[in-house]
Amino acid sequence: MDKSERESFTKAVYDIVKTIPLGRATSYAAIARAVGYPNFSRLVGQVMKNNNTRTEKIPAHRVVNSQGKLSGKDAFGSGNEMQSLLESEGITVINDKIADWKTIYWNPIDEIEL
DNA sequence: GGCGTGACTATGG
DNA sequence: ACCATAGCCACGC
Repeated sequence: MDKSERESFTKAVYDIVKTIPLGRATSYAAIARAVGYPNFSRLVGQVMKNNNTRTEKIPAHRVVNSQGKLSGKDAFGSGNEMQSLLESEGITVINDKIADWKTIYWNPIDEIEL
């Protein structure tokens, strides 16, 4: 995977993340699949981390791991920043895990096929 | 090229 | 539910 390919990958990921509806959330793997790179879930996480430090505007807090767990919360400011953002959007978080994950989960593929 | 690391996952104890 | 393993991919040393 060369430089330009990573760029388009990153751009595609951004587009998906910006499409996540308010009050919903998705996983790294789901995004990876949506952009056509089914085995790049770790790269999606890497992109989210980079975005966090930069001044972009994508709802990175709506991206969690396949279990609905906030595996990237430490990358957000105060330590519970990610959870606060989610709860302010109506998502309940218990023990770093999204409650009723099965219902909150939003699969980007479904939106694309529509 | 080898090796460790990380916002990942699926599977098996 | 928790821990260990084993695939996975890019990056830095």
